[in-house]
Amino acid sequence: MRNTSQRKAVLLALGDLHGTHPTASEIYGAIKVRNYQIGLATVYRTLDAMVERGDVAAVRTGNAVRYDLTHHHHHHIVCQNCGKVTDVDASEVPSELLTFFEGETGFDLADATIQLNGICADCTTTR
Amino acid sequence: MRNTSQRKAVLLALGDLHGTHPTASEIYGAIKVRNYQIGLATVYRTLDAMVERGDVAAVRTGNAVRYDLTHHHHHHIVCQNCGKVTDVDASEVPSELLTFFEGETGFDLADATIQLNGICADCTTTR
DNA sequence: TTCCATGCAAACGTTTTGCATTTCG
DNA sequence: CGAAATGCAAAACGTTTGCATGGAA
Repeated sequence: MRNTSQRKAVLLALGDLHGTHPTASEIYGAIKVRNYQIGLATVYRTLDAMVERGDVAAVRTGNAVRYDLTHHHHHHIVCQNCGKVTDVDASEVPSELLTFFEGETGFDLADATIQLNGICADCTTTR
Repeated sequence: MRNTSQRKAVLLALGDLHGTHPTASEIYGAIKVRNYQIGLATVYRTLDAMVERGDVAAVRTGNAVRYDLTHHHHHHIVCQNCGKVTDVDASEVPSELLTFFEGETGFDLADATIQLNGICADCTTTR
């Protein structure tokens, strides 16, 4: 993987937007705003490569995929009402949990990502 | 909600395909194969209504949404390699699990669906 | 008779791809 | 120099929507 200016720009944008779980379009927008030259296809290709390498985590929400730098292994919890994505640190999750699911399903969950779909506190109080 | 022939056809297809977690297109195909008259848009609209009513569960995998009759509340575990979706009965999931995540995130997870992304047994042995 | 449901086709937003061109190593 | 990465535009894909028509209640 070459160290191109576009690759740097994507990493920079991911850093800027870290915690906001941006979509490919949002990352593209953040890069263009800085007057960096990049194409949307390159954003997708770069993100795919980063996900492949494990540098970036991808979560699929409603209609688009959201990306995030994987500083540490974490899980995602998605609000089914507003779409907000919240992180839960993997180290905080009891290990018996994964063991339970592994026994139940035969899956290898060593590096599994749990995605919980619920209703966030904001949406619970607003309704 | 009216009891139309298309609605019956969708239910029939969901019964036939139960356990296979079909996409809207697959449901559409199963209906057309029987020479029933239906449009793809109707399949989507009908499935949406059923999900809204809680009769059908939707899981988003790679690129498409997969549907399943909700005979009982269950969770989904998706193989990141082959895309296979496996069910885990909700009643078998320790309740402390949801409680843990609720405390951690402030989400309301009363009826939450857990989606685990891992590598299934087949794919583990084949690699 | 009244609306809700339907079919069709067009629109939509996201993601992928073909191909000529650039650029890193 | 050669392989890999890029930009652009077009295409692909799943899904939604507008609107005229049909059918359940």
